[in-house]
Amino acid sequence: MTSSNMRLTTQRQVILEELTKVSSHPTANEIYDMVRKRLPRIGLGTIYRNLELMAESGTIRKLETGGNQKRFDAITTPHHHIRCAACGCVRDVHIIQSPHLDALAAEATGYRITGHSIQFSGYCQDCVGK
Amino acid sequence: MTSSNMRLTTQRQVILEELTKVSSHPTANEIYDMVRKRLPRIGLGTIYRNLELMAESGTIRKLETGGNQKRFDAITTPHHHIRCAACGCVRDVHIIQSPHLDALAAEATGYRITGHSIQFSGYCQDCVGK
DNA sequence: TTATGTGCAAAACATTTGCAGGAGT
DNA sequence: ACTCCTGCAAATGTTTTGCACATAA
Repeated sequence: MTSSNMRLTTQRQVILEELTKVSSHPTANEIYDMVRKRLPRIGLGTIYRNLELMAESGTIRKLETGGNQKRFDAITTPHHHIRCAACGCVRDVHIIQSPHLDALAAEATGYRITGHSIQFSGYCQDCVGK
Repeated sequence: MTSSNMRLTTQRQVILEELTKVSSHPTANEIYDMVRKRLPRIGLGTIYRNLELMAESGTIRKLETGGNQKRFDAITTPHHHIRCAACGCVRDVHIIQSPHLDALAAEATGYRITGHSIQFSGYCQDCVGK
């Protein structure tokens, strides 16, 4: 969370602590609810501002997993995600990284590739039977 | 575009025609602007309703490429996408598909996997020099 | 002390929806 | 005719922003 002139505020500490506690990849609003139990007067704007700043500084990851809301992840080591097509839950997929994919994409497009992320879709164990 | 009881309306034809013309993966609002040149009285709601229906029936693809808006693609054969981190443009990445990724993910998660999509990030030729 | 951060509320934006009238089959 | 579809406008849901006050450094 440490960027050059970012102050260590209570709000920032609590947001990061609460995000680190869970592996559910919560949305901004879910984080708001979690944090509000400890800091009842915090504003939703503060949540958004700080999640954005922490994502920019690399402390957390902002996920584009589809659906209508952005999700956040305190684990920044490379891994992928899967979203259940039925219930919308998002979980980690730890499989071997494929660094050669970036080289292939660079060759195919001429872009300077900085990375990739894979979103799987499917049905979780709770939903697959229904 | 043909689902069981979907009527062939002028609006649907024009939306699909305009989307097929371009490879820029336009947003709903961009499609609205394109279609409005031919059908000035069309409503934005009609655009959204029909893009959603066509995506469900498999005629087009709805892309989750990051950023704040959904994008749409008339090309439904499997391919991936890259988004320029600087200008936000989205283009196709045609590289060899990796079907074994789905099996790996199924093994890692226990989910029933239906597919995956890879989003690359990087800088396009116009932006890489800046 | 002073620049940065916060709470609050309003604004901005993307998307969805209700409804009365219109059009495809 | 009988549904399904459209235009319009209002509603919804998410994220951003302006501003006066608070607070970390």
